[in-house]
Amino acid sequence: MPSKTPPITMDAVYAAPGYLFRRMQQIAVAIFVEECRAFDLTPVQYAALVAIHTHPGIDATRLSAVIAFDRSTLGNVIERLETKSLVERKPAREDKRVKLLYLTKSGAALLRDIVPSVERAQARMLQPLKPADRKTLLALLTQLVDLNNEASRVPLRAEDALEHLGKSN
Amino acid sequence: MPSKTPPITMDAVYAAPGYLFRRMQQIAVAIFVEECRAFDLTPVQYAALVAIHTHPGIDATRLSAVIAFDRSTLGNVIERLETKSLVERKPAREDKRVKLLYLTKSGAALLRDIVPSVERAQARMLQPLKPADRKTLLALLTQLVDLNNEASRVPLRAEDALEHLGKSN
DNA sequence: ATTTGATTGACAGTATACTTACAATATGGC
DNA sequence: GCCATATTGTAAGTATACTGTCAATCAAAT
Repeated sequence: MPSKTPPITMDAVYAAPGYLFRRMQQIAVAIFVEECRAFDLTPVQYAALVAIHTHPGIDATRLSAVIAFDRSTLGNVIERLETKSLVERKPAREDKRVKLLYLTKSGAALLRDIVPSVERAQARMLQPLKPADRKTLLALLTQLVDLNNEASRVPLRAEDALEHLGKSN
Repeated sequence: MPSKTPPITMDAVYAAPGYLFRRMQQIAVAIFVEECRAFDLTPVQYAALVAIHTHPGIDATRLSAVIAFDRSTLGNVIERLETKSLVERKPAREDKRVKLLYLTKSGAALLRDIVPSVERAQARMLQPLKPADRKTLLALLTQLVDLNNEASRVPLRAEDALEHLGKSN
């Protein structure tokens, strides 16, 4: 007789890691946007601002490696940050292809002011769990993301941020 | 003296739950698409197919509640599934606004055939963890998604799927 | 019965998140 | 110096994932 096919149910979908990751991402974005509504900033825009703050004069390609963010999408993100006058793009002298990224004064100010809201958002995401469970989940998730880094289409390359310093040194 | 501002670093971003959820979602989608390349189906399209299979004759609004998926986006998803002849939309007799959803023969066949690939993908996402850690992570994540359900802009309403049966009964 | 309010699917708009492709430019091998 | 190759930013295309709004329709209250 033919081997029995497992039943196809929604419960199987609800229990699948992929479904849970998608759901959790939806929830995380909703909470972030709600807490940071006053600043009109998305999670990705925030990550970009932090990276540019930490590495002034970084270029778009390295920025994409530092926040594990697709280069093409990042172009649009930067464009929006530029429209909001939070970020400046200056052509590099040594390499005419490259445009270097800097925070504007208002970008730096916004970043300073938004931090408490961001922290509130991050806390809210894990709020429903017991403190010990929050630590466990974060630890496992950190591990898993790190071990799966290469499986992503845009692996994180945090160390790339430093390369633009080595160029002239 | 003024209170000390916490330093703004990328390490803080890398350790934030929101960042980890986004990263894990990226990775999960990449793995799913890779494993299911032969079937040319995305995670959301798969969830929609399963829901329509489980609830034949469901309408788009209820489907969105059952897979916790925004109604507007779902319209496009269904359109793509229709273009690929995996799903049929039939106008309801009792309510002229409603279009009922059904799997086509090839939709049902594809769903049957893709299951092993989907299961491989789901397994791969957690592969790097030790078996005990996989269980722990899944349990905590299931809890957290459930407890945060209302925080999402499109809360899951699994029970909504049954309403269309009660209408005429 | 008519009006009020809710529901349904559709549309336009914004923002990720990826793909491939391309022109401009740089770099390394020769 | 020249040429093959690589890099950089950009653009077009697809697919989520949301916000609104809208017309058609339905249901319920008067």
